[in-house]
Amino acid sequence: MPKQTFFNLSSEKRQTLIQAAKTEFTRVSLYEASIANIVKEAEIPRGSFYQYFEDKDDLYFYLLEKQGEDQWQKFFQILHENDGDYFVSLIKLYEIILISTDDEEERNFYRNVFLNMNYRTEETFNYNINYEKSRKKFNQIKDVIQTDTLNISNEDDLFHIIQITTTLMFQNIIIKFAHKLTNEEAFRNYQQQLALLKKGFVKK
Amino acid sequence: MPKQTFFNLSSEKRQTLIQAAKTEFTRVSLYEASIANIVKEAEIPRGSFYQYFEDKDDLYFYLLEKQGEDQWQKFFQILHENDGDYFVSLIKLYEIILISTDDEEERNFYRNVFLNMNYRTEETFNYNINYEKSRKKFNQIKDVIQTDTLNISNEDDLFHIIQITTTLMFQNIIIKFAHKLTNEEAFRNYQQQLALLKKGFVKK
DNA sequence: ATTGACATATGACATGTTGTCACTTAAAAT
DNA sequence: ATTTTAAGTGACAACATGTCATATGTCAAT
Repeated sequence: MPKQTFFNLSSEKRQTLIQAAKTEFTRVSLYEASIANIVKEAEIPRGSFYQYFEDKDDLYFYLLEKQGEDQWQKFFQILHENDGDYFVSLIKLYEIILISTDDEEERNFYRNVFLNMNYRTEETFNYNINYEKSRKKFNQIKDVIQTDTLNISNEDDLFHIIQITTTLMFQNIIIKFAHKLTNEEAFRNYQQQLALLKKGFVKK
Repeated sequence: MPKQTFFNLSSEKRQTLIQAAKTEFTRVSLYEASIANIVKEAEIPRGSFYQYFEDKDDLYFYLLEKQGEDQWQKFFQILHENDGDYFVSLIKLYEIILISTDDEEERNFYRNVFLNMNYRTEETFNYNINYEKSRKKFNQIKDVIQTDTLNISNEDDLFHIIQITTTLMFQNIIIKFAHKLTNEEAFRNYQQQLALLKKGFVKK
C-alpha cells in the first residue's frame, strides 16, 4: 500500500500521479516500466516518488487493487440484477470486460496486466488466491447466488465452483490477448467452456 | 532458443552452465535473477553468455521448455498405462508433481516458476496457450484418451476439457505454493474440483 | 608450414535502473 | 518566536544489461 504521505497529497496531485502511472503501465508491462518515466510524466522529483510509495510494485498493485474492487462491485451488482443467476452473471461480466477493451488505451493496459499476470497480480486483481480475501468475498456473495439449481452438496463445493469459473474467465482473457482473438471468438470460447462445466465432463 | 554456439559447446560446459542457471533460478525468480551470478557460478566471462543466449529470458525459457517436455512425456506414458482414463491420469500426474516438490531444491525452483507464472511461462511449460503447440499436442493425445465415458459431442469439447483441466492443475499448484499447502491438502482440492467437473455444476 | 577466413572468447564500457540520504523547505505545535 | 515534525529534492552509490573492439582459437586450402 502507498504510504500515508501519498494520501495526504491534494487529490489533483494524486490524480496526476495515478494518471502518469497508468500511462506508463499502458505503454509497457510492470517489468519494463521505469520510475524515471513516471516521475517525468507526473513532473515530480524522483525522491518524492519514494516518499509516496515503497517501490514500483507498490504503485502498480495499488492501481490494480482499485480496478479489481470496481470489477467486484460490478459483478455484485450484475448478480443482483439477475436474481442470483450465477452463470448468466458470469457471462454478462465477461461481456462487459471484453467491451471495455474496445478502447485502445484500456486494451493496452489490460493487455499488459493479463499477459503478465502471475499469482501476485491475480491475488490483487482477483481475490481467488488470497485465502482470507477470497473467503471474505465468498461470504459476501454466497447468499446472493441462487443455489437451488446448482449441483452442490455443501458450501465448499460452491467455493470451488466460483474459484474454477473465475480462474477460467481470467484464462480466457489471457488467451484472448495472447491469440488476439476477437470479442466474439473470446466470448464463444468462454460460453462453450461454461456449458461443459454446467453439464459435466462425464456421462451419467 | 539458445544460439548455435551454445549447442556447439562440449556437453560438460553446457551442463555446467545449465546447472549454474538452475541454481540461480532456484534461488530467486526470473526477474530477480542476475546474469552476473550465473556467469560467476559457471565461471565463464560475461561476454560468453551473450555468445550463447540472446538474454536471460532465452536461457530461462530453454530450461523451462525442457522441463515441460519431460512432463508431457510423463503424462503421455501415464495415460497409456491407465488405458486412456483421462481423469485417473490427471490425478496421477498431479501426484507425481506434488511428490517431486518434496525435494527442497526442486521445490524452490518450481515455486519460483509457478509463483511467477505468466502467459509466456505457461506457454512454454504447458502448451495450452500457444495455439499451434496446443493443437499439435492435442492431436498426439486425443486418440489415446478413452472418450466413450466422456460427455462430449465433438473434438472441440474434448479440446476444451483438456484446456480446463490443465489450467486448473496449474492453478492448484500455484495455490499450493501461495498458501503453503501440504501435498495432502493440495491433492484433496484438485480431486474435489475434478469431481465437480465430472458431475457438472448444475442439476439435471 | 603458412596463410587466411571464420568462429569463438573476453572484459571494459556506455547506458540505464533502483533506492538512499543529507540537506532544504514548509507546516504545525508550543 | 521557536521548536518539532513532515515533506520535498536531486545527487549519488550500487548494480544490471547488452555491446563492441580486440584477442584467441580452429581448420581447410595452398
